[in-house]
Amino acid sequence: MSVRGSKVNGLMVTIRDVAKESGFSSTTVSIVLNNAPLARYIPAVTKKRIEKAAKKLGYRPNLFARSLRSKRSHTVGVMVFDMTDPYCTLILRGIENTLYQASYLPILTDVHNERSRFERYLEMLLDRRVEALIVLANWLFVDIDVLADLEKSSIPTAMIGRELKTDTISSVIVDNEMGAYAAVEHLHSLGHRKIAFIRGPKTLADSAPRWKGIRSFAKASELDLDPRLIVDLPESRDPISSFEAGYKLTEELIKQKRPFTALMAFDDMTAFGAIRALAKAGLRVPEHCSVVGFDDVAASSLYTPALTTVRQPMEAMGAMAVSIVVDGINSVQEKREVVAVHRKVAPELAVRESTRNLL
Amino acid sequence: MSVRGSKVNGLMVTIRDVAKESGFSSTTVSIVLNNAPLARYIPAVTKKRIEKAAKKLGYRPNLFARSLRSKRSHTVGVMVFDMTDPYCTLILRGIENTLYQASYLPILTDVHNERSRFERYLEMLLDRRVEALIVLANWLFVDIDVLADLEKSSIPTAMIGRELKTDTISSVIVDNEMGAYAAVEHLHSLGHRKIAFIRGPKTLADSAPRWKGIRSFAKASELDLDPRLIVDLPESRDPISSFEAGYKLTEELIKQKRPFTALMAFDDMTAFGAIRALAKAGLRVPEHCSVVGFDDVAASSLYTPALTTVRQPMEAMGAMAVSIVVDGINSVQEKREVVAVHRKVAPELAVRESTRNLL
DNA sequence: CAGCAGAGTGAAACCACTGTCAAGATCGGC
DNA sequence: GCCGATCTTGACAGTGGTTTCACTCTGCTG
Repeated sequence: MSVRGSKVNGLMVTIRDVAKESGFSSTTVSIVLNNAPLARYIPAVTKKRIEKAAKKLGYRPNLFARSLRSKRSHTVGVMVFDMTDPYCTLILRGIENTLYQASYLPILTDVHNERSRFERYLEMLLDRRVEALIVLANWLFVDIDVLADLEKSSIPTAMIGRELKTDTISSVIVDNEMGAYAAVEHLHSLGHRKIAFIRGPKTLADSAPRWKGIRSFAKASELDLDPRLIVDLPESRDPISSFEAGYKLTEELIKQKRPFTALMAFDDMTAFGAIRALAKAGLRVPEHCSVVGFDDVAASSLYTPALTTVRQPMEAMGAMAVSIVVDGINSVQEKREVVAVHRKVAPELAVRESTRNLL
Repeated sequence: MSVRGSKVNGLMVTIRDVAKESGFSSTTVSIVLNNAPLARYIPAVTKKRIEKAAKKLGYRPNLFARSLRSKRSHTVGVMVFDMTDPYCTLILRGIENTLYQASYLPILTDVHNERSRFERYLEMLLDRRVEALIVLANWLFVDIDVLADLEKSSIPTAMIGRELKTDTISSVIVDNEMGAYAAVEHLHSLGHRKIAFIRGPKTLADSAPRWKGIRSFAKASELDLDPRLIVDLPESRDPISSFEAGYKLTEELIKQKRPFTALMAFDDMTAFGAIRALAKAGLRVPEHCSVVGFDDVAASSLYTPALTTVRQPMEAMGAMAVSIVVDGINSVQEKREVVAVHRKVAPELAVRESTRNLL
């Protein structure tokens, strides 16, 4: 292994040291080591000598200096609104992995759903000249201001989990409508007709399209949507709270004595809460009631029963956001215009153990 | 709000622009805006004028230039060995939050448990002159090499989740022995005497001390440890796999027909697998068998039944690692010697629904 | 009234690298 | 032996800060 960071008595070795060692000027060294255009004129012997000297000294270019000159940081800012939301994990993995392949490094910030924190972090990231921004807008009321702040930043920006129509900020979202449609369809195909629904909070962007998908299936198949079996999650800034809300709402649904054989939850967390409530009431899943979630967070397949849910291709979505902004960076570099792109990816129904045929 | 990034026709405003605007030299501007020692000689009027000019132009210092001079990046490298491990999430949150308070920014890297990736990332981080390193060694066979690489880096480094005796790398771990002790003690106090154990893989550092804690309790209370009820997780680099292994091993334990009334799993993932296997065999938790895990990952409290487990104070551990390395950075800055510290934090038993009295 | 301390400020060096530009060397062709 | 083209290389300027050092100017002491 190369003698990493080999320093001469604590000092870093600079390009000048390599120049001295190799007998050429630092200009030539720079040209050779960066394989700059001019390098094609430099004879192989010279290159060899310089490379040997560089290796011998363990030379590593100082990225501060390089960045100062080139105005590039090779860094991308990632803003998450709440990292503890299990929804984030796989997306972050997708982001990380794709950035790695493109040789960018992520600076991760967690906004804790606080506006002040958002502003401070945004400032910090821009001060560091991140070349792009990826915003993971999970479980969030994105106000107009946030978007405006982001637009002002004038670097390629992609938002995951929030549909946008801007032409400055790209977006990657799942097709909520299609997912919800598929989920009810699944329940319907299993014979369920009395289905309870826990809808998302109205302030959450995902809520409406998911409900639309359900309504659209209901209409197409003449499924009756009983308004007394439809409840809404309260607004909250905390994704974990949807577990508790799911629990409480399901308790109330049960107490109502209005029978249902299946329950469709807004997301997996809510579904977990619902399952808990059903269990408390002596109702087994899926024997007495089928339950379906949305998202397919990591825990869903580990749950007992394993949760049937609508899978968001999270890793792919993260990767997609990265490739969008990397394209953006390249456009900026080549002084082409950056155009926002909006991707809506298809979810996939993951049928597991929490749903079954109505006997 | 300040006119962020206000640029004069696309160019950033530099300290010289502020100098020109205010009528002072860039030296004075620098002194004033940084409140450098010399600033005490500068009269308030001058300061006011300079500050006003800076604000008016929306001046933001170029951190590349600053870093180049000061040799500081205000950045900390965070290396995770597998981000998808739910064990990481809260620790990362703790790290992020504490770094934020100290005005450092994290660069997050996920090593995917691959040595080549580790090396490349380490190199990238050092090239960027991160001022410290926090390594989240979850579920990992840390070979000697990795440690050696880290030691060579000669920046303050803390490792979470792996006990070390080095005097160059700090460590933060949970007291595995104490945690395991508390867990068996809990089962014992509920009346359980026939307890099955799924131990961790031998190559994992946590395995031995946890088992030691169990043995030590067994000895103290004359609990009989039936070797036929003791099984080991296979070695694996994937934390999710412990779910499957937990499932399989529990299946085998059941098949053995050697009765047990409680099961202590190596970690929560394993416990989830065990619960699934028990359920498949028609055994309810906790009615027919109590189950206890270790870690208290986010999903544990959401599980049905909610999992009794040994809680690692993960957020605190992350925070602790940060304060250790920040102290280290300060020491380096003041040319004091950096001494590694080793913290072992006490876990806490979280008693929930998966364990109950033996009737 | 020389001398000196200290307040207030700026010129210039420096951090490490890249890119432009031009000069010198080499070569082929006439 | 001269000319233009093609190599090969290095001096130098520039990137945007910070810091050293020195200079000027008061005001005060001896």
